[in-house]
Amino acid sequence: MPDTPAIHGIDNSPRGRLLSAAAHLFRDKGFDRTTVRDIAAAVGIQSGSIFHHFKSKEDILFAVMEEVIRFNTERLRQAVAEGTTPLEQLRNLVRAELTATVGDTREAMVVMVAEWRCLGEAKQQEALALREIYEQIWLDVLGRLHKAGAFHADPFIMRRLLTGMIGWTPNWFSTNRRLSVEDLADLIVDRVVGEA
Amino acid sequence: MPDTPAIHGIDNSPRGRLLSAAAHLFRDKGFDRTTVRDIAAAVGIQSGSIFHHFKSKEDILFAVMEEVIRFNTERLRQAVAEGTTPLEQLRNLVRAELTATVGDTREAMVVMVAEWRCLGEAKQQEALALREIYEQIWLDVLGRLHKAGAFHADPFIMRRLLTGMIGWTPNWFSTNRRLSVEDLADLIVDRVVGEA
DNA sequence: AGCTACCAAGCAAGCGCTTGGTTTGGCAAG
DNA sequence: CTTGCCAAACCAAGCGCTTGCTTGGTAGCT
Repeated sequence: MPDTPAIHGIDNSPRGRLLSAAAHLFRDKGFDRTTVRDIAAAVGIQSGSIFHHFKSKEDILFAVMEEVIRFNTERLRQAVAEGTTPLEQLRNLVRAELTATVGDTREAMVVMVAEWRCLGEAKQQEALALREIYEQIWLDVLGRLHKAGAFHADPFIMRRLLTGMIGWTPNWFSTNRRLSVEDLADLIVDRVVGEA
Repeated sequence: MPDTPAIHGIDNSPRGRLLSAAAHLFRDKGFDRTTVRDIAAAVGIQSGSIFHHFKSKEDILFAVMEEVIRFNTERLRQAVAEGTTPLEQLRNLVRAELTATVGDTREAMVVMVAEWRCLGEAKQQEALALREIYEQIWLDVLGRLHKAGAFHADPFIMRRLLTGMIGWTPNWFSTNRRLSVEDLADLIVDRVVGEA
């Protein structure tokens, strides 16, 4: 009966434990190379028993994504609320997304971008709707900064560059190094507002 | 007998046509969801005939990656050679990698980052050696710029941020829009040398 | 003759998922 | 305190299909 560390924002009901285990496996081996037998073994049950909690393997993937988007959307909202100036809000947003990406929801975040196409068309649309709410928070803050003259590139494109910079961090950033999340966040903010 | 458009740097021998077709399919559906029957059908042969050209499906993936790294490493070399100042060299590098990423080797480049873990340990090491040569070209130019005081962040970290920004572009950049590759390159260069 | 490129057929393994039945914990009636 | 009951959670077995790859043989060019 192995035990996978839980992912922030996911409870430890039988269902929640399955989700955490699945997220870890999906991150490590990819969705397609992870079998329902793998997931079952990770929580110590038989493979068939999984289908009392989810009606398909794809449903598990969707559930992982849904949980992590919802949880981190709320985190972004708080990040904005806790900032008084647009610049401070941007810094909070970068820190929040970095924490999500290399911190407590790391596995699920990686899975979300890497295994997006493993979702069927319908579920992809459903997840996209959630993502758009998430993205709008970014665009609002970047739009305000742009209007204030903090940078003059297109806010949409700036968000795409930020998505790339932050989204790539799981491939190189390590928590136990000299560079802290806060310092990295400052470094990324400087890419926007122009301190070389 | 369908015909997939060729990828720059890959010849049109039977082997080369297989590689181009495979790269397209890997990009569209992922390595695992692409069957050898799919690849065979794309060039109009039987699935078993593939194994006269490659000894395994994984070998096809590796060949795609090897070709694209070699081709684009040469492209980076030319980009550096054609620049007279470090800043000009950086701009040429960004343009070159952008062209590779959203241009003539787009499919193969996307496959390289997305399907990396589908390679076995041995081939992963082999591909990594090629990538390190590629990366060194970047680090040389960034190191020179850093020494000249054009930016004061760590060159290694700057390269990682650049990898993220450029590597994400296939997910949003479209060639037939108002934003050209050259303009986008300038925008990205500004993220390094600090014009907001 | 020999080489490259290919076909036709199929095997063994692994896959997602189904099925029918069993265990478990909680809870209210007697 | 016992008993009867139910739903949630799970097991054991395996079905039907797809997969990567093998095999033995052929066509055509040099």
